[in-house]
Amino acid sequence: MSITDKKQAILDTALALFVAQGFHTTTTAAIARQAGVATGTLFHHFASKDALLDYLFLSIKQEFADAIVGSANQSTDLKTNARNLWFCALSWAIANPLKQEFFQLYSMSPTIDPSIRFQAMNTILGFITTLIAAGQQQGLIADYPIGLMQDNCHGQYLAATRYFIDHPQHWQLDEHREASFKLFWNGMAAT
Amino acid sequence: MSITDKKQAILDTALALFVAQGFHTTTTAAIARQAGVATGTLFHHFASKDALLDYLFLSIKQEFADAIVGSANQSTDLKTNARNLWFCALSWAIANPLKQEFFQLYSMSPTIDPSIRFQAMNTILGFITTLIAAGQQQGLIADYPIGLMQDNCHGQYLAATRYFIDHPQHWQLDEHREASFKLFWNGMAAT
Amino acid sequence: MSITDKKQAILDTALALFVAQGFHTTTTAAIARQAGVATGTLFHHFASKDALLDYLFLSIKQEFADAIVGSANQSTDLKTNARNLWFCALSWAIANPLKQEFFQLYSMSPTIDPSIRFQAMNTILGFITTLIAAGQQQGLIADYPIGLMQDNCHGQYLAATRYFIDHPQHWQLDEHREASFKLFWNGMAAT
Amino acid sequence: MSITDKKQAILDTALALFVAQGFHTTTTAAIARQAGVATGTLFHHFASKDALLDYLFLSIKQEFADAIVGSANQSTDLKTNARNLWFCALSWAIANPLKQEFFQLYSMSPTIDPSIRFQAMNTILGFITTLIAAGQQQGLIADYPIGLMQDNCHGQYLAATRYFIDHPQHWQLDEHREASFKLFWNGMAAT
DNA sequence: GATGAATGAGCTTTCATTCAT
DNA sequence: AATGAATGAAAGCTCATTCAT
Repeated sequence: MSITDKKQAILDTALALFVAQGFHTTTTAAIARQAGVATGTLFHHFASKDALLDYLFLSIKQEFADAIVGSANQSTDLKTNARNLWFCALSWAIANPLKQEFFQLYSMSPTIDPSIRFQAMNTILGFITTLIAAGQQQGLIADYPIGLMQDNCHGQYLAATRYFIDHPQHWQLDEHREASFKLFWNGMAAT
Repeated sequence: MSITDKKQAILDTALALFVAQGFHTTTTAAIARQAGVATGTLFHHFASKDALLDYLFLSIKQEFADAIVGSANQSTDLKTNARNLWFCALSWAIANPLKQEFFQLYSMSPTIDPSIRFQAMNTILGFITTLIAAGQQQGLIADYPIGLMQDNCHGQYLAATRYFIDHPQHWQLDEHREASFKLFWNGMAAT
Repeated sequence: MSITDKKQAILDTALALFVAQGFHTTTTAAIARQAGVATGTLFHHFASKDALLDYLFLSIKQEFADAIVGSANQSTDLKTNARNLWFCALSWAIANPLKQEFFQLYSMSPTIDPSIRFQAMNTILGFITTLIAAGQQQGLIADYPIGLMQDNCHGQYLAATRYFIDHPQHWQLDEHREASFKLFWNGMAAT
Repeated sequence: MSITDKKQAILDTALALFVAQGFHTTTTAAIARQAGVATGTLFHHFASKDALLDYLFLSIKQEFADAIVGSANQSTDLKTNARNLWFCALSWAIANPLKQEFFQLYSMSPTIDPSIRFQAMNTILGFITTLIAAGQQQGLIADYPIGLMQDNCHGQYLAATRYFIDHPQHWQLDEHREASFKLFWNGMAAT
């Protein structure tokens, strides 16, 4: 395996603390202590506290992208693909609530370098953009401005994950899950 | 008037800097310098840096609430009321981009005391909750779980303001504005 | 007065400690403690530990230059002017042993930025260069390369101050003082 | 041979870095990296960073002493012996500029233990002291205090090497070399 | 001999806050 | 009300040194 145990422990602890207390409120000493390593060890693996945050951000983004890639190409029916993508992305968020919260907190914050944030956004939004464009050509999705639809999808995804993370038991209920998809799809659907 | 020039200068500068750099990255010395006052003056008007943030948060929330109150009661038609509320809220955001960004950044952040954040959220979401409940009773709005719909409305509002603040010229185009409302309304509409 | 008491206390203490222990061995905490101020006060007056060193270096250089300026123009006789300059410079060093030691330690060290060091060197060596050139024109001083003579004068000055600072009582003896000037002058004198 | 390649690489690199950046500014990690060895290797060969500095200092001192020993005894003429010693010492410095710079920087610095420095100084100044004393007995050298003359010789040697290391091409010119010796000798010569 | 991940004491620097003026 | 020099706890980070491999 390529990541040492100590490095992984630092990453896990940093994720938990950054989400629970915020970046600036979390001291490197606290991360090290709770990860069971010396303060110097943190800086042996990451050049700075900022670099640790960036690494966390990029690797979580990658993990998410890996999880949902392919979920939107399985069917010949576009709506089925959209549904698969939606539930695949939501499932990942519900299964990784800490990582989802991390994303929610830091994907908009000035704490992370804009260039890194934008790159991450675009990579992930790429999936949805492709899907929307295909849907518009097939006349299934309304002809609204693409930028607006992107932001809208993103906003709805954040809202849905927020809801299911705050109420995990509702994720078990078919009608709640279905409701979340309908909110998402009906907004965009051609009328 | 009750707020001195210096106090107002501090508030304006703090808003700009908190949005541009984040709360922890902005020093009280920087706020004071850029506001043209001495460092001590800031603490003459606000008990602490946190108190300044809270004051900013609550007064902006109040300003927003004042701006949209009443916009959802003007018609007897629910959809018209929803449209009015939607455009009224968006208009305020577009007219006050800094304050909207501030809200976007801090209404979720652990930097502000949870009790203050929740109170603010509920006050503002109250408008929408009332509207949704009425719509469901009239059979105009789908019978999805109320919490999910609240989160969804909030997410769509954030997404739309994000879009129009990033592309201010599109706010002038009727079809873009209309598209934003359709995305919002059609998602929730009974089918 | 333009320099506050605390700033002066920091400068005095830093001079003493930098000479006694060296720059890197002296902590800013030690300077502050011994100067009777808080650690923050040091950084209120100087941007960094390095800036403190630079300030010390440049102000001592200025003090020295002020002390010897004019000493080489009082007579019409060149050798008399040289003697006056020599004893004036030596007197300053004997009267300010700490500052002389500081100069000796840091005017060659990579700790201080080269540009600052060179500027300081040239300012002070300007006096001697003028004198040597005049002496060569009058046929009193040998026609050796000017750069070599500059370095030589500097080296002899450092050696003489070293000697008299290490043996202060010898500075009281006319023959020792005279010997130091003869070593200096006879080396350069035309033969 | 007794010194391994890695140990020698460490010594060479340390010499270069200590001269270029100073002792405290040079990290053991930097030495190891630039020498192409692991950090642990440095401590396998030297007990500590200080021990490395001391080793460097003493071995360079020894090298210098070996180079000039014997150069002052070849003739029956004292001035000839002095000239030989002067040029021999200068030649070594010009041929080993890094080592000379190292000496210049560290033979006065509090970084090296005083006892080691003094011992080194005396060993080397022994040559010159003997020569001066003989010269005074023969009436060739002025009767100035011996300590003053020692410091003066040392200062002139440092000045001359400084000059020729900074202007290597001048070392090729007979008149520059001769001038350096005249400055040295005429200062001390009986009048 | 050689490696380099790990250590943790100790450093410089920051910054919200105070208070005498 | 306003000032800004002064404070000192606390932060991020460094680096000589160790030791299991």
